Amino acid sequence: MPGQQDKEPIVIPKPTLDRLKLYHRLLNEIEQKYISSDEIAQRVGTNAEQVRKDLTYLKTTGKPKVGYDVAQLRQELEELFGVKKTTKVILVGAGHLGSALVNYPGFANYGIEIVAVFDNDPRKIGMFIGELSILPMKDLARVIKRFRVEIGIICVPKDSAQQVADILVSNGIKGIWNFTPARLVVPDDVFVVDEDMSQSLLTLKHFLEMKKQKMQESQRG
Amino acid sequence: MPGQQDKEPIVIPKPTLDRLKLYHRLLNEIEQKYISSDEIAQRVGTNAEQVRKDLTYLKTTGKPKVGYDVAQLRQELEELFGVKKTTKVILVGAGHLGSALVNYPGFANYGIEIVAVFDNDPRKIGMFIGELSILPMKDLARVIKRFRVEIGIICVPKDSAQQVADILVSNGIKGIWNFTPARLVVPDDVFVVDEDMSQSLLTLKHFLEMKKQKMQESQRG
DNA sequence: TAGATTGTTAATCGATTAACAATC
DNA sequence: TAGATTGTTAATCGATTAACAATC
Repeated sequence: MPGQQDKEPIVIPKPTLDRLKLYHRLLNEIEQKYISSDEIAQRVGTNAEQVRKDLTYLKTTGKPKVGYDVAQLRQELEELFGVKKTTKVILVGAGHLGSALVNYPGFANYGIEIVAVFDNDPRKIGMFIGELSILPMKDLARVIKRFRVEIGIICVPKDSAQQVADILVSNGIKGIWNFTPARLVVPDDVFVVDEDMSQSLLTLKHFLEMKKQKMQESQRG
Repeated sequence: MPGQQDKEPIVIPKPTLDRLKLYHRLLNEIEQKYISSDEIAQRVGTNAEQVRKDLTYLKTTGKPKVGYDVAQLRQELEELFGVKKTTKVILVGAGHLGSALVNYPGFANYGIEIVAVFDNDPRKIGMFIGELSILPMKDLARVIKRFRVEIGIICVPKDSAQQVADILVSNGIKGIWNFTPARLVVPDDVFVVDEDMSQSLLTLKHFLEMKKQKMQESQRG
């Protein structure tokens, strides 16, 4: 294939990637055929220049005076994020949070299917969460192999998190979605996304602190 | 108070703020009396220069050859994030996720206390989640006033989210922790933290897509 | 054609990293 | 004192914004 040089490792910057997710969400909410960079910008709260810049990372190009083809853009973003490919996922930790996640209706929209739930509490084994029966940890290897699972969700108590991560990794899991506050140590080729709620909480509290300070200042001043 | 000019609106940049949270977490895990910028850096995965730069936003200063006073740093960060002040919070939406949050043991560590749970499903009213009885929405105003609540957690279905947000705002709530994928429209003085799980999920799926592509390329190349 | 909107280059901004003097 | 570590200034890097020619 001469001429065409298609071997550039185009890495999309993280901030851009985050905005692309917002665009993707927006595109799923609208019905029109075309949309301009300016309209996208207004609806997600950024500016048109940035939208256009971001979209240069995609193959889709817009038409002057018309805008971007919504369906095309949507499709390319779906491919980028792998939305359409169903990803099979297992979940470890059948507590309140685990149950909430198993029952979370939003996952289907993003091509996520939880195929099994594990727990190490013998009393929970065999109980059901939705349609899934809770399995003992010893079945983990078998299930991962059988369904070719690549992602594991951890929602166990903090102190067991690393141990569970080790087990997942040793069974070939390549992506971990960590709902505990533990910082997991994993090999380089395993990707961890932390869903650390206490951190969000600190953000919220910090904001309120700032606000109070400002009010006090303006009273003084 | 002449001489001293204490009226600078020092705004800590968001990236710095996020790292300060990591330092705070680290400081709670260690026992030594002093810690160097280099050690902090290594343990949270950044570099010493950045740690020192970040810490210039605080009052605490380090000692050459010794490092930073752990207790002092910890205390200042706790103040910054308002960890010690107990913040009373209400939660709307007594589903699986709501129950998980009410039972989440981590909140207490960060000075968060959920004082009431609301739902609009008449069948749920009066049922208990942990020690809290589920209240009808009509009690919301009273509870907010009585406990001087400033933060509301929303974990209702997406389509009701905006409506709930409006109710919270009109009752004086100043911070919203939003567990739905809805984008909330609120006045400028209300702060929203989105805990959008589908977004994290996209990050995870994107990573796996990239990884597969890379593997395919290296096979071809 | 005239006008709107894209795509891209250049300028700006802000955050990170490097370097080093100050100091315990 | 000598050496380690801080605090700060300057250089670098990367992302955002502005500007404008290309084009439908």
